[in-house]
This record gives sequence, structure tokens and C-alpha cells, in this order.
Amino acid sequence: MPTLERSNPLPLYYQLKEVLKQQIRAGHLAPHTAIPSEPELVAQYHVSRATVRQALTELVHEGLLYRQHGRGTFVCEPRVQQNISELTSFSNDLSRRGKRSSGLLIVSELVRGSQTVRDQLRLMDEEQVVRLERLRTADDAPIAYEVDYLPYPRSAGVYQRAKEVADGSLYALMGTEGMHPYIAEQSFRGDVATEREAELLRVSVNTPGLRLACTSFDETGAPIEYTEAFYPGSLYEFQVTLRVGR
Amino acid sequence: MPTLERSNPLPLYYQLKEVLKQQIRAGHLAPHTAIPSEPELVAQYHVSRATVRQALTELVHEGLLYRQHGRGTFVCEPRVQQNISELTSFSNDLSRRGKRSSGLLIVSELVRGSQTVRDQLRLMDEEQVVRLERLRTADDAPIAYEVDYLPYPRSAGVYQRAKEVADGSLYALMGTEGMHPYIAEQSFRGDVATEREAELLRVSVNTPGLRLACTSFDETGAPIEYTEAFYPGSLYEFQVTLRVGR
DNA sequence: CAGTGGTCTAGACCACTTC
DNA sequence: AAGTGGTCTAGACCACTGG
Repeated sequence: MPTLERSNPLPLYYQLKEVLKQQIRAGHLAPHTAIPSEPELVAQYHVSRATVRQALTELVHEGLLYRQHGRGTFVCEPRVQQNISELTSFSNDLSRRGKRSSGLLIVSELVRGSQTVRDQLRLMDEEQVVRLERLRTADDAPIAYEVDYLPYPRSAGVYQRAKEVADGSLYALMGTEGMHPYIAEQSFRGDVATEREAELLRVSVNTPGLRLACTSFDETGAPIEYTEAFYPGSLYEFQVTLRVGR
Repeated sequence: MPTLERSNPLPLYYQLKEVLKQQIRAGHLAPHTAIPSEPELVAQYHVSRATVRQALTELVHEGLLYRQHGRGTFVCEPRVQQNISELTSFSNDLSRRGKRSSGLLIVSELVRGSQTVRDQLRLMDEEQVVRLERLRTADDAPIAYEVDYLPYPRSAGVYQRAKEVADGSLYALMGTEGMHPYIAEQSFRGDVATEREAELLRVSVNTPGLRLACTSFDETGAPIEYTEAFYPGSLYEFQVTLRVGR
């Protein structure tokens, strides 16, 4: 059994979380089996019950454990072990298991932006936006056409470095510039491909697909990204997992 | 200032949460303003700091507050004040602000179900499913065609009572039978209306729209519902809000 | 520096489940 | 009755932010 290090700068509850996470991921704790009780964990790891409870409570919130009053604390099924934060990468992406995917930069420019864009990003009159036009590919085949808008003064670094990473993850680039999405509002509707989309995606005009709009906000509620995209539905499906309650 | 009742069977931290929620919703605490500090709340409500922290931590998880180390605890913007549990009602619904919406029961039957259905609900050979065919309407206009499948022995009560509430919320009915969705997996793709859908929804065949499949699981990971639906995209948009990180 | 939230302790009593 | 998680207390020290 691993031990917690009091000399470690990481908090004890966090170390305990990591230990339990690892045991779950490694399969030492199978789904629907009980983990040691709180008093047992207190004794095993020589910490107070409040510390144990902080670790367990966070793991419950992250969907790795569930509690039953009077019975014990149990390991969730893998399907439930879906950390909300993992949704980040899924939210703008397709189910593409086993595919090499990337986002190919077509255009990067500084513009004023349409009224829709300005509304979504809550811009002042004089503010501009960085506009990125990208073609998302999986195994080198184009699967979606996407246009991203970022509020300008704040995304200056992203704009300057966009061409360096012309074929990478926009969220990763935004992260290095201190832009961290916290919630994302997405809207979908069924639509058919425009001429430009049909050409870039190599499908016929009027192919039915998914038209998607997504606005991301940071922790304080400031908008940091607005994206419009078209995914031909004949090629891929969009998938999302929602946590519904506690 | 309201006071917490120790005679109240509800826990103190829960009462404190409700008080703070009400002050936020009522607008007494504007977005981005600081709420009283933890020691202040301890003094005001005569509870320990651990109790205050439990209330605040849960409100942070629910997206009503955010904390900044060394600065204080602040009220989130309304857009962030989206309780995950509120997503329940949104997840299967359209953006229909100001619309009277309902689900009109067309067919309720006990069947074996297709292989897709049986796979999603992880059924044994001898198990059956309740199949509900519904037309979702907003302001009496049909907006979506939906087929719901529930695992049978468990949903016997829903089956018996389906006709009583032929025009209501399926989730509400499931709730009274102890079936509470905890996570939902949804997949979307763009598609065009079938003949039956076109007829019921009063649109032309091949109208582009959203084809949706959703499987709901309870807290223990047991599947409790599988739904397929078609939403003509020309009529309404599908909207979803994701919590991305902490 | 004072004030904030972050972590932690060592207890206590209660409600629920199981036997 | 014994064991589980649920709630609560009254402290403590630390790390971070601001003036």
C-alpha cells in the first residue's frame, strides 16, 4: 500500500485521491465493489476523517465513486468514470476512435466580425477578433469545416503563434495564453453543406450534416471563443456525455 | 438576515446554501461581487467554518460561486449559474423559450426491441422493453418525433401509467418509479426526415434535421432509458451547456 | 501587514443498512 | 448491535492577495 508523504508539497487529500484513482484505473478496484470504509482509510493512511472525506467527496464529484448511506463507498462503472474535464476534448470533436485527427489552418486574420460574433463575445465597438478558418481532418481526410473567433486584445498571443502550430490543437494554444474554457454553450441543428464547405470537405452540395455553434467562457464568465462548424453527418457522429445530477 | 433553524430537520449547510441561493437569485448579490468571507458567515449564522465551507463548496460545484485564493468568494454570472441538474430538462429538449411544450403519446407497447436497443440497455435474452412513441410539441405544433425504450421489469410502473400521463414529462414519470438519470450519453448526426417522420411533423420528406440517440444511466451505471428522435433543423435548434473544468 | 481561502486535526452525534 | 456514511464543532497553521 502506498503511503502519503507529509513532506510532499501536494495536499494529503490530493495524494489520497491520486492513490485511489490509480487503484481504480489499474483495475485493483473493480466497478461496483466497495472501497475501504472511511475509518479504515483513516487508519491506513494516518490522516483525519475530514481529509479522507475531502478526497472521497471530490472523487464522487468526478464520477469515479458513489456513496450509499449505511452501506459503503463503491467504484463507478467505467462509463460513469467520465471526468467532466475530459469533455473538453470531446466537446468540439467527433467520435473518432483510432483516428489521427488535427486542425489544418487555412486562414488567420484580424477582422471586425459579424454581429453574431460580436454579440457572442460581448465586444465593445472598437474591439476586433482573431478569425481562424480551419479544416479538421482525421487520417488526413477532411471531416469538418470550422471557423473560430477569439476576442483580440486578449488573444494576441494566439494570433501571433497561430501559424507556428498550423496543424494543432486550438485549445492547447489558448491554454498557453491563459485562456481556459470553463463552460461551453453549444447549439446544433441539422443543415446541408454550402458550396465552400462541400468543396473543402469533398462532399456534394446539400449533403445533410450538423451545423454547430459553440461559445466558450472562462471561470469568471468572460467569453473567450466563438466557433461555427459544419460536420457532414454522413461521415461521422457527434457524441457527448452529460452529467445529469449528483 | 434569515437565520438557520437547528430544529429544522434539514442540515445547517443545506439551509445556508438555500439562503445564499435565494440572495443570488433575488439579485441581492450581483455577479462578480464578493459574498461575505467565511469567518463573517461563521459569525452571522453561528455555525462552524467547516459547515460554511461545505455550503460554499457545493455552490461552487453547482456553478453559482467561484473562489479566488486570498481575494474572496464571488457570485458567478447568470450564464455560469447553470446547475448541472438543470441540464436534465434541456438535454432532451430544444431551445423553446416561451413555448408550451409537451410529449404526446402515440404508442405504448411491450416489445423485444432491436439489437441496438438491447445492446444499449444491456438486456438478457428473456427481457423485454417498454416502447413509447411520442410526438413532442411546442405551442401545439409538432417539433420532434421520438421513440423511448425502457427496460421492462424495472419500468413496469411507467408502462402501466403511461396512458394516464399521455401528454407529460417522461422523466417526471420515471422519477416517481425510482428511475433517476445520472449521466446521459447523446449522439447526434445530421440526417433527413423519413416518410413517417415527415408525415407526423408535417414537413417534406428529406427535410434536413437532427437525428439523436440518447442512453441514460442511473447513479450505479445501470441503463434506464434509450431514446431515438428526429428534430427537423429548420424548426428549432438544439442547445446544450457543458461544464468543462473546475 | 491584515484578511482571504486552503488544508488539517481529533473529536462528537446522528441516520441508515445489515445481520 | 455493529458498521457505514452524513453532519457538525472548535480549534490550528499555511498560502495567497491586497494595501
